[in-house]
This record gives sequence, C-alpha cells and structure tokens, in this order.
Amino acid sequence: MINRSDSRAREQVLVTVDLVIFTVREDRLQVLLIERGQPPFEGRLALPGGYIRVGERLDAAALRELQEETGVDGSQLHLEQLRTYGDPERDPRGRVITVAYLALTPDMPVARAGTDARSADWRPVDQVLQEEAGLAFDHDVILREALERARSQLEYTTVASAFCIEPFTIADLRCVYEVVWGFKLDPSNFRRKVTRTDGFVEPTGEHRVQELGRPAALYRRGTARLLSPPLLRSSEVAHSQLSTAALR
Amino acid sequence: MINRSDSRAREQVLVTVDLVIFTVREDRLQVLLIERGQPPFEGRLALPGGYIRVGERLDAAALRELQEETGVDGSQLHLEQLRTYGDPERDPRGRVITVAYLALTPDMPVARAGTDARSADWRPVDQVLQEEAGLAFDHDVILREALERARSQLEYTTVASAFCIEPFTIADLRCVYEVVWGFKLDPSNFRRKVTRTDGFVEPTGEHRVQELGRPAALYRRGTARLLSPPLLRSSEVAHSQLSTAALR
DNA sequence: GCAAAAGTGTTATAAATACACCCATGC
DNA sequence: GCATGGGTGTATTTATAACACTTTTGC
Repeated sequence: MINRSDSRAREQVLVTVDLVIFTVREDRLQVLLIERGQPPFEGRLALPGGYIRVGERLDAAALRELQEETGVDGSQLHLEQLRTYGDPERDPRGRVITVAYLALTPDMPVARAGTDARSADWRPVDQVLQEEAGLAFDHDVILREALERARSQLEYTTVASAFCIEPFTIADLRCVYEVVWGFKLDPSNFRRKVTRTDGFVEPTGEHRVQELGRPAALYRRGTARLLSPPLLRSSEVAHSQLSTAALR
Repeated sequence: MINRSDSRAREQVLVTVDLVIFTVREDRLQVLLIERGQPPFEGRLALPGGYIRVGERLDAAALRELQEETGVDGSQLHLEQLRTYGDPERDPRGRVITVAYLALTPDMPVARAGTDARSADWRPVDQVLQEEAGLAFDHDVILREALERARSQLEYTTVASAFCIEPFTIADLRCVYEVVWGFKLDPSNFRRKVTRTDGFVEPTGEHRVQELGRPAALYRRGTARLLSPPLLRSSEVAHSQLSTAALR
C-alpha cells in the first residue's frame, strides 16, 4: 500500500515533541537546554524533547520527555502548544516532524542528565540566539517563535506570574515583564495596572524585608487568566523591536 | 527496532492536514466542508484535508488537499497553523495526527467534488456546531478552536479585510466583525477606528451606489498587519460569550 | 418630501503616561 | 541624617462609548 518511490504515497512519519521552557533567573530570560549525547548534532545544544511512543498523547509525551531529559516535574506546568514543524529536511535522519510546546516556570534548580542528554541546564535566551553555532535541528527557529509568543502572552494574559515563586512582590512581577520585553516599565503605573486588575494578584497581607529600602507587600497569583484591557508593549515596541533585531 | 508490542517504542504515525476555511456569505460566517465519500465517517461532513505525501511540506500538503477536495486555489490565501491534534483515539484507522490550518477568504464559489469527497460546500458555522450529528473525527473541536482564533484575530490584526472582495466599503468590513463576533458595532465609532489606523484600509477615491442611501466610499486593504491599539470585544464579550455558549 | 444608509461632531468616561512626592527600612 | 526602593497622588494625553446631527442617494 505504501510505496516509498511513489511521491504520491502517504508518508509514514516519526513524531517528536520539543519543549521550550522559559524561566527568569539572575534577571535574565533563560531557556532549558540539553547538550545532545548522540548524533545527529552530538554535543550541540538542543531543546529537550523526543519521540512519542505507541499510544501516547502528545502532551503526555512532552511531560515524560521533560522529566527524563531534565528531571523537571512538569505536572504543575501549563504546557501550551506552540506550533508543529514539519519541513522534510529538518532532521537528517529522515522524516521527523515535531510538535513544539511552550511553558513558563519559576526559577528552579535543574540537575540530572538523562538518557539522551549529557546535561540539562538553563541558558540565557539572548546569548543562545546570538551564538554562531546555533541549536540542533531547527530549534533556533522554534526558540525565536517561542520568545515572541511569550512576549505577546505577557500582554494579554496573567501568565507572567507563572515565572514568580509565591509569595512575590509587585517588583518581582515587574522584573519579569522587563526581562522578557527587554525594556524598563514605570514602577508606579505598573503597580496600579496589576493591583487594579481583578484576579491578577491577591495580597497575602505579609511583607518581605528587602536588602535595601522599604519592605514590599507580598502577593499570590490570582484566578484571572486574561488581562482586559491588555498591558500593551505599544509605544515601547519600537524600542523592543530594536533589541529583538539585535538578537537576529 | 520498532516493536508494536513494546509501549516504549517510537510510534510510526500517519500525518494529515485539515483546513478550516472561513468566509462571510449571506451575512453569516460559513465554513468550507466536504461530505466524506469513504469510510470512516462515510457520508458525514468533515473539514477538507488529507494525508501528507513523501517529502511534502505541511503547508504544501494543505494547499494541495484544498485544491483537490474543493477546487479552491489557495495560493493567494494566508494559511496559518492552528494547532496539531494527536489523540491516539482520534482516528479509528490507527494512529493519525493532524495539523490544522486556518484561513479567511472572501466569498467565492465552490464547485467541484474531488477524489475523496462527494461534495464541497459552504455551511453556516453556527448551524454546523448546533447539529447533533457533528463532524467526522474531532473536527467539531477543531472548528470551535478555529472560530475562537478567528474572533480573537479580528481584535489584534487587520485580517478582517481578508474576508472582503476589493474594493470594499467600511460597512462591508464592519459586517465582517458583526458576523464573526455575533453582535452589532457602532457604525460611526467603527469607521473612525478603521480609517484612523494607519495602513488598515486605503481609500480608492471611488464610490459605490448602494440599493438604498448615500453611496459609500470604497477602500482597498492596507499594508498594516497588526492593530495597535487593538479593536477589543471587551465590554461586549459578556454578550458575545452568550452566543458562543449557545453554539455549544 | 421621506426613508435609509453614509459620514461628521461632541461630550463623557476610562485608561495609559509621565512624573512629583511621601514612606519605611538599613546604615 | 542619607540612600534606596516601595508606594501614593495627580495632571496630561489618548482612546473608547454613546449618541446627536448632517449629507447624499432612490423613490
């Protein structure tokens, strides 16, 4: 029924899932990468991911690969599909398409080097995208699209709080926006926006003593998922696009 | 190497593409559907789509299937990936995942019934989603998600003009918003928003005589792709969600 | 003239922006 | 006291919402 020499034949395909896991760490946006332990691209950096198994759901495969390759428990993570990459030439081993997922997580330690990976670790996104060597496969493209998606999501949703360890301060949350968008926000206007949007953050009543300055009020994530009206990059976009361009 | 009885084995998968093609026709949002000519789901309505072929790109497969099954030339269409659906149980024939695409097009005639399809035709989206029988496979879910994506895209982008045949009037464009969102907009405020957003529409200088009333100025699509600030459903969302709920 | 739809103007409200200023802490 | 960041207040500008009003057509 299936004849490889017939270009009109259906193609049997192997399917992988790849994960773009972002965090804010040391005031920079970082992404979880592994160093590949096998060819192709042996020794190169890549997104964690791997083949789906018989009867396995796509999102289940993503969680499993994340656990296996990086030791990160993704059960609390909100995984969202980014896009599917299916260029016939994207994998030298043959026809492999990949379903890319995106998730945002608070800064957490990563240890374990798993089966297919020599090591898993956080790397600054801007640095990774500037490096000449680049990532394995088409992972540079995936990472770029994930970055743009994350930036856009901060505008219309409350997911920025997913980067924060509870309880957190308004300044912690603002830092997330500043790091992901690449420019500074006005602290007083930002606080107003966040505190006056129902369900974005909930005050705990506690305060945290800082190294310097007045202690800051602490908050937990609220229940709202959408920001309306949104928190737009608008006027600053000209500026932010400069820094995006610099990454290309 | 691959052992079907081993649940840890990589799964060889067949990949399809499915297309959600929307148009506004007779003042309703309609979707291009085919009637399936073969099992499974023979005789049932389904999204146009089919298997990708050896060495074929995903978007190329989408364009080809559209042409084959509906006779529609998609080369001028902006196809955008919606999401990939990969539930192990979604296709009774075995493991088949599908990459869904979304496109908006002006009202155009559809004729031809192609290879795998008995007939292709436009159907009102609200009617399709209300029908008990439902679409083949998980196409109801795909259609619902496509509808929400399209509604959302009208807020942040200028794609609504993709529904209009050039040249068009501001009222034509407003009708698109009203039909897709399911509620009326204020004509004067809408016109201001559209004409004052750089690159949304360009005046041709011509006018069109209507059946009734004053002739309307004609416009072409502009070059802008993003709307900033967006044209939000905001306050009306409560109302629009009612009509969405009614579709479920 | 009337009806109908295009198109303009005006006012009220809400939100984003810019920035001055006060507060609470460590030293 | 000072420096530092947290937090409040306010004037300006910009965008939306609601709606009155004028214009241009067919009949």
